[in-house]
Amino acid sequence: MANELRPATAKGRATRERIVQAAAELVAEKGAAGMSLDDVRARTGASRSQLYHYFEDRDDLVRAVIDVTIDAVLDTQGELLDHLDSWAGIDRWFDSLVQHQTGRQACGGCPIGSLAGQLAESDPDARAAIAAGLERWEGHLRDGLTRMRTRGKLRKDADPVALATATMASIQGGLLLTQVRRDPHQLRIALNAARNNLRAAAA
Amino acid sequence: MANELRPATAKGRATRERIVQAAAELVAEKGAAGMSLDDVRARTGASRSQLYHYFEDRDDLVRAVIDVTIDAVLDTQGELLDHLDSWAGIDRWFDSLVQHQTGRQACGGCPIGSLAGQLAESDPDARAAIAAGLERWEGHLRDGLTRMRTRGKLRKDADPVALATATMASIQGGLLLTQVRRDPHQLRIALNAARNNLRAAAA
DNA sequence: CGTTGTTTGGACTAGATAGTCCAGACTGTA
DNA sequence: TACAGTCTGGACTATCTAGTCCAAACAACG
Repeated sequence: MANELRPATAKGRATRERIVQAAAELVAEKGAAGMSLDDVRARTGASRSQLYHYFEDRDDLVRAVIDVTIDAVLDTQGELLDHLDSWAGIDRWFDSLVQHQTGRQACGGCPIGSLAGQLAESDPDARAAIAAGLERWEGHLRDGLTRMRTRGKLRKDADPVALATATMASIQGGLLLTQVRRDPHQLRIALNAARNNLRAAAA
Repeated sequence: MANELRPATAKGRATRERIVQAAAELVAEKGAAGMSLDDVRARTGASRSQLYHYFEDRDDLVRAVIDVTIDAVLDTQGELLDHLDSWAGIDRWFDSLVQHQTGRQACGGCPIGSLAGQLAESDPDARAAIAAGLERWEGHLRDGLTRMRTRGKLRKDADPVALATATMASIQGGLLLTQVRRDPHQLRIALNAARNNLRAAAA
């Protein structure tokens, strides 16, 4: 058979996994355009053939990096995302976001947001994939807020869609300011404002 | 004399200007890492010597692009930034930001924010320059809000620093969502929330 | 054991890119 | 006009990068 994109054996899957992981790290460190296949080779010990055995070309690898990055971001937040239907749950979520930035010394910003800034204009497919990732993320909050409204914790005329979007904007903007200023408090300020905005819709 | 960084003649200044402008356009189009010196040469008709006559190296040119980009963003907003000391002035500012995104079909996001995502981690000097630019920007709002507090339009215990930061986060995040989703309405939603947050501090 | 398909090593090509160098053109001034 | 400093053209190098290709190693299975 010709070059399969999906590995057929466990060994192959492991190799592909190693490659994507290393590529994702490199993209996080040096930006999408800054990651070279030789970097990936060096970090994984993989040969050139392996890269082209598991990926059509460089762009294909970058697409895989986007997917794995989105999954990683959502995984990191874990089940916090399933409890965004109470003020306490939302507060815990915000706290964990700030704490996470403090832990990494305000470096890196939002992995998804960073990819967005780098790829949105130059690669339409990447933009769509990133949009889908943000959508998944925002969806958790939107669902939580909708449940809160149903339970009477939010006013009947509150708009969960807009509230979730505005909150997401505060998160992304807060992370950007945190990254640029190397100060996690920037995110805290943004999230406090987001919280006020949500509270203003409380029943 | 050896290679001067600052041009000595009017002709030299014009050439340098042409180069920086073209480089800034290319960075906006293809990202900082995607701009090549050959691109710049092609677009300006400049020779290799000219590039290295007016700039130490590629990084030096990128730094110049950052400066010129920041100036362009602030210039575009013009005197709107001088009247952020009234609700009407703030509304006009927000409206113009949304309108600007509508005009460019939600493409490009915030030029400064995009540069931040691309360079913050890999180039400390660039990060500092971008931070300074955002600071200039945010400073206009901070000053306006401070004047409003002095005039009794904001509560005495309102915090212009935090309010300005939270607003900036909404702007940046709103622009990012607008860019990724190709929908200027995303910014509108974020700015409406920012406006609510400011209004909550009204006297 | 032999066959078949998967995985791997690594040489090779072609093109892009940053940066160097030197000689010549231009320009203002004595 | 002669000179000094500024600006420009373009050849050249060294390096990096994506992508191709072929043969060999490996693994499962009849």
